[in-house]
Amino acid sequence: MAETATKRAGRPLDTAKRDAIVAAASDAFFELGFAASSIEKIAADAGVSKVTVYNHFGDKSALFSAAVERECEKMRGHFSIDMSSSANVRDRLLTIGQSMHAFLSRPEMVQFERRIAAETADEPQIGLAFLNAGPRRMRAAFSAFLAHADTTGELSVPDPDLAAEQFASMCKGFGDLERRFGAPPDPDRDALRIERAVDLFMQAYAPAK
Amino acid sequence: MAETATKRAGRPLDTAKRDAIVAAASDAFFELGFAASSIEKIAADAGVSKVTVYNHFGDKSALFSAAVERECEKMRGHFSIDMSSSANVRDRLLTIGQSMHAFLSRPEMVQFERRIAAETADEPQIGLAFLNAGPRRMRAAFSAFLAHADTTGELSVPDPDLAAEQFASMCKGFGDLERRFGAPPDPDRDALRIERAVDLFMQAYAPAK
DNA sequence: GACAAACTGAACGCAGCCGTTCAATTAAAC
DNA sequence: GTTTAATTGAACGGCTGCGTTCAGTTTGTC
Repeated sequence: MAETATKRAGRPLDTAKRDAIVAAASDAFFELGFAASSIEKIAADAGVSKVTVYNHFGDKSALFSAAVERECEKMRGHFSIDMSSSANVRDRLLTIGQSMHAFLSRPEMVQFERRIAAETADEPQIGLAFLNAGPRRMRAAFSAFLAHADTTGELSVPDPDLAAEQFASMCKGFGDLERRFGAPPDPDRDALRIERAVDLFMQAYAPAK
Repeated sequence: MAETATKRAGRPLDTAKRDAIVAAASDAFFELGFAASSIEKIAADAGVSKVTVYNHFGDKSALFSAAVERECEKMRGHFSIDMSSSANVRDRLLTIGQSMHAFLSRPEMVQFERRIAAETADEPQIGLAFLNAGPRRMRAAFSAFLAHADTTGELSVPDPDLAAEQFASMCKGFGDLERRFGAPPDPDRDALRIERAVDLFMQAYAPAK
């Protein structure tokens, strides 16, 4: 087999055009949904002919998958937690909670989750790709942080994975639900929820003196 | 004005047909989504002609609203909590958590939430109708339970609304997310999550002796 | 420079579906 | 029995959109 078969005679596929197509597809798919998006409009927005879209992706589903992959890729970088901070655990939890909330409550993210969840009903692997790129990564990073804090004695967390879920879930609370279903934002309430989550968490997992 | 104007001459609208239409519409809309559902198939499934559907509902959006209203109506009964049980608070919390989980993790409910969230992007009032019929009612009922337990001294809950959110959110945890995005079910994990939620909650809100 | 393949613009076939119209039938109210 | 209106089945117009085809042009590789 020729190595990855990238060398062929003739004009190669234009990767800049490909990127433009996927970008336009993401805009359309996650704003309007899969069914309501049209290849013709995506091609026009990308400044490309419809035939080129089919030449690159074959059909609408493959283009959708590429758009999902692109968004998931954008997500993957966002879940690192600094293990060696000088601040105390309480303050760091507060910061982490606020960062998570800021990341998740962006309208684009809310909208993206809505669309992915809907398409998951027809194509489960779409949902799993999202889970692995986003929530599970986040839980793993935060769980590692908690395990680290356990070894240093700053916290006492017997089950870091489950504790991570508890904290993240409390930070999201009903605000997550309300955003997903179109309720107007309430930043004060969101902030309060995070503070109380830290309170409860510290009360439960502070090391026994 | 004639009282509700129900009495007119001629043949009245067939309410049984109406019900069959809405039932078929619910099946289609929440299984396939609004765009992917066709009036023709809904009419066929309801054993009714397409003209009758238009005669009852006018257009597709109105039929969708009727289907949402029907599902919300079915939800409204499910959120009562018995205030006068003899069991201790811990056991009752466990039962409540398990009931909530059983109600929310049904595949039809997961699917319904997916579709409503997606349609909320286009029609916010759809999402708000759902919020009011479901989650907010549930929070209100559980919050009232906590407030009651506070007055009897079984718990010490300064902010019942927020505490209700914390408990419900921990019970849902990541299981909610995983279900929505198509991960296979994990009943053991779900059960553990609820038990640990009760643990944390009792630790935080047990009355000071 | 020759060749191969990507790109374009336009047109096409095909399918699905919304919402309407119409004549004929059925069923309830008076 | 008469009247009023719901129901039906079929057909239609109009639109949108997927995916294909084709001739012609551009842009790379050999």
